[in-house]
Amino acid sequence: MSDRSQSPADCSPRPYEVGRAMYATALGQDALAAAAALQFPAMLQDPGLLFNKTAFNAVPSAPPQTFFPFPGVGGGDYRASEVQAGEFTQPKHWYPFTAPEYTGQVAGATTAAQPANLSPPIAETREQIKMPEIKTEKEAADDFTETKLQSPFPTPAASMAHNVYYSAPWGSSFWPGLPHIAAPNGSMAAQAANTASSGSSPSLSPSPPTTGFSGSGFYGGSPAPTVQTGQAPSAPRSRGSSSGGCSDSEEEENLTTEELEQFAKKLKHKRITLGFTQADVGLALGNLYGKMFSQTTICRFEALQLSFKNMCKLKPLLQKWLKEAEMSDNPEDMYKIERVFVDTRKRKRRTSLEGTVRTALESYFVKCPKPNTQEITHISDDLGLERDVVRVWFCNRRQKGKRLALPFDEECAEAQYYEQSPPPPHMGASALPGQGYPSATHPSAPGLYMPPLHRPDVFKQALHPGLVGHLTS
DNA sequence: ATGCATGAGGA
DNA sequence: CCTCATGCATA
Repeated sequence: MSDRSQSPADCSPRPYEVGRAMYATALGQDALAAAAALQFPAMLQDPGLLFNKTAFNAVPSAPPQTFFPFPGVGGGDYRASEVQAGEFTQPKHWYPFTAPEYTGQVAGATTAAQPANLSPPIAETREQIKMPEIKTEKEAADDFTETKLQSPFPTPAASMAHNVYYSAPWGSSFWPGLPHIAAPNGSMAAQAANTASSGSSPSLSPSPPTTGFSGSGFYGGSPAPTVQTGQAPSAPRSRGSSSGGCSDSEEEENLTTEELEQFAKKLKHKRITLGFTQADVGLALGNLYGKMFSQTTICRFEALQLSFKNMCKLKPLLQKWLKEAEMSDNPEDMYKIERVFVDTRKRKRRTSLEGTVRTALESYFVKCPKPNTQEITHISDDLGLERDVVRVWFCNRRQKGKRLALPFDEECAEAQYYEQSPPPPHMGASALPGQGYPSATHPSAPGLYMPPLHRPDVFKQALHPGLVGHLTS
């Protein structure tokens, strides 16, 4: 209990870097557009807005924005796409844009010093992978799939997990017996792996002989029956019985928050000690058990930023990994393969909201955490953002806001949160229940982040008339 | 470490 | 539509 130190994550008090907003990439000529964008209605500074719930229907300051013909209004949207005309009219789909540099965050290949057992092997595996350019793209814009080379040195750590398409082997043979890895037979694995990459066989490392089980081969591009992880079998917040579905292996025991906390801490510690990065761990899980995770997830796990249920679900896996890692003489074996990225799906460019806009959104959120369609439209309009961006923002905001407080397992009554009470007075609520931890009850709860309502800084900023005001022209 | 996004499910 | 679990892309 001493710390769920996840620090006030959410409301990171950090002053947003207001000026920043866009990335160099997008910038260029967009600059002006961007500038223009800044001038969204000043509503946000309207103190009244914050405190009275004048819902959206009555927005005081009329949104002048009728005019932004430029694409990037809300935060510099899709960089290349600006060209296309009328995009604001349509539902917006993002188009293939230019390619990001894609440097994937290769795990810190450096951070860790590794046990120094060996290691060179691994490194080469990835560097040879080069991307064939593949299909369709006459466009070229697509190098999205890129090449990700990697560290020049043979560092063990390094890893990347792109859109890997692992065919989730969960139920397969691995599960049953993964108590000890060692699947001596993995030879085929490697090959299977590259099938995916449109034929150009990037030779991934065929698993160095040096180590034993290198190929935990699943990923066979083949069929893997769906699978996708069944979500945790047990009941949501009352994880009481584990009677659920997982067959063998783990059952998500009734973990307590503290256990999770401790485990998370231990995991992190060991991980670092052993020289692994979060990304490595994620990869290792894939190699070892067939379910790969990104650095993000591992990070969140360590920081206890996942829902309780999710934590419970992942813990067994990580625990196994940890065990293996500790035992293995050459942990490097645990993350070796990296799977090729063959996923051509394009993602919408990540929009970066400016500090001001975020602040404005926060203000709205405070007033109404769950705006309906109309309200969303209104907001998006007001801020000059796409509706979807706003919608997503709220979704994420809610998600972030959740997971925290809330009942302990003892099935005690859970909370008296009233899900938002919109119409009424002023929402004060916003403490949405939800995926939270059964943390120790209430009071001391240090770790809980973000008091939904009390966010001085938000108010503060919001109140600042000056901030946004002069942006306009 | 986090912000924004995607997608599978559930009403 | 929303919630949730996750992940890419960033900071």
